[in-house]
Amino acid sequence: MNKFMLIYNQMVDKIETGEYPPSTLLPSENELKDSFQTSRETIRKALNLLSQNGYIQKIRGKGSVVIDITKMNLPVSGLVSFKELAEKMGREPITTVHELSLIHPDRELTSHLNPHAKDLIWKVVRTREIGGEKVILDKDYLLKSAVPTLTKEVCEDSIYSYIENKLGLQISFAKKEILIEEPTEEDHSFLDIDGFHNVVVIRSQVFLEDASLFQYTESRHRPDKFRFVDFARRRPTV
Amino acid sequence: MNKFMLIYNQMVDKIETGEYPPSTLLPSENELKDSFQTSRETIRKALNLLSQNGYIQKIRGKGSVVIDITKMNLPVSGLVSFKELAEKMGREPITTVHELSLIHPDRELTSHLNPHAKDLIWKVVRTREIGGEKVILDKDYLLKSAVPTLTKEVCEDSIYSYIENKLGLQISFAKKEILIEEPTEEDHSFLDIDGFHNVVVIRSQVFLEDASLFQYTESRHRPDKFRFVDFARRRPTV
DNA sequence: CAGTGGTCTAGACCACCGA
DNA sequence: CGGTGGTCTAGACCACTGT
Repeated sequence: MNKFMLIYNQMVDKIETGEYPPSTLLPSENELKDSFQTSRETIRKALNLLSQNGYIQKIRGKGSVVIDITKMNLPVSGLVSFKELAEKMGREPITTVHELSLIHPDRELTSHLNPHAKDLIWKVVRTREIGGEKVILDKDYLLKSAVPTLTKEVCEDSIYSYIENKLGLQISFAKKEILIEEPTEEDHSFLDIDGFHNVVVIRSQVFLEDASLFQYTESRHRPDKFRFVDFARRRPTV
Repeated sequence: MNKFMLIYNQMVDKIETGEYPPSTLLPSENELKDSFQTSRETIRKALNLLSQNGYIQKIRGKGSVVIDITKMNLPVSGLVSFKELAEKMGREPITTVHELSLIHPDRELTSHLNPHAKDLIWKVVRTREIGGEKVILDKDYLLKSAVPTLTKEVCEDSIYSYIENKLGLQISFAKKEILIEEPTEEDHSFLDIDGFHNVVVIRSQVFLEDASLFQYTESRHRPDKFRFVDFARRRPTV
């Protein structure tokens, strides 16, 4: 692990356990540099990570203030798999695989996934059950050229974990779009959605570390179970 | 302007104009260092900004790939005022101020805004009209201690611009939460919402550069006009 | 004024990629 | 093997804050 990452993780711990309480100042960069026996730029990398993730606010001439995260909710934002998310929330999720097949892309899918001429595509349809109700319908499309094999068991567990841990691929970033739509026939047949007039649709393109697009996902949520939190800085942290 | 910011802006231009085309490699950090007559760390700051904002993907041992932004949509994500947003989309927005008053906080508002004992709060209720329809209802609450005066004209233009340009305050970050709710009486009376069964509610806490909370906003959107795009990296850029 | 964070530099070593 | 980006260092100067 990198030095700045170790320092970052230690400081996250100290903030979350209250050793660095909210609204107080962290030790100065020079003090941290000495106590961690490193250079100031390395300390600054760790502090910038803390800043990006909403733990501190740096103020020139004063110091770094610890931000109160009590009501900050969990950082759902970013790129998190359903399983990681459900586990963070302490729920035991149930995933049901309704379809797992290899298809040829139609025109619409081609526009989202940019496959090569004869690429086959994995199509995976799953529902997610929380508290006894099916509230999420996920339709994933993955390039077979990137993910040669895929099984029902993998889809019931976590495709992300399979890709990163078993295949050794690195997922690097995603573009997402969140919209509200009316439920389709498919939503009605797969989800417990009676009495709801809208679904939240999240369309994502997911990219590997070489910037190649390998997955397109449409995730359809019952609106009462949807929640998205976001921490946004107005100016960049460098 | 900082050197790395100048370099960043120039490179954004070159990417957006196609001088650095999608899926090609940028010049290496050493080449950029020479051509911009600077140090490699400064180049790296600019490249990290490009990476954070979805313009490039850095690949160790190879170089920095330009990401295809053609379908990338505008970066709506982050902290952008309604006016900035509408102008980016080329629409002429109409803002109507329905209420501008000073109130004492009730218990719920206190929990969102943490005012001091006798702080008064500006309450601003506005609707946003696009294409002849009222589609957004904004309810803003601002600490009078941070914003001493507020006029109808300012609220019709942009409160953010007033705060940053006239008052000289720096808005630094926001925590947001996006939820789907059923329309209230108030939604029905202020918005053109007949036939819609849900509204998208964005609750935000906005903070100044000294990490002090000064604004709480509830922004209620008609679901058909709501769209949120997001670019998320799985690993930090440092 | 001393102390804080912000920027910039020059140099070093490393892990990784492709020829 | 040379070139790429990733990390780390030590030092310098700056702008800003408080006393």
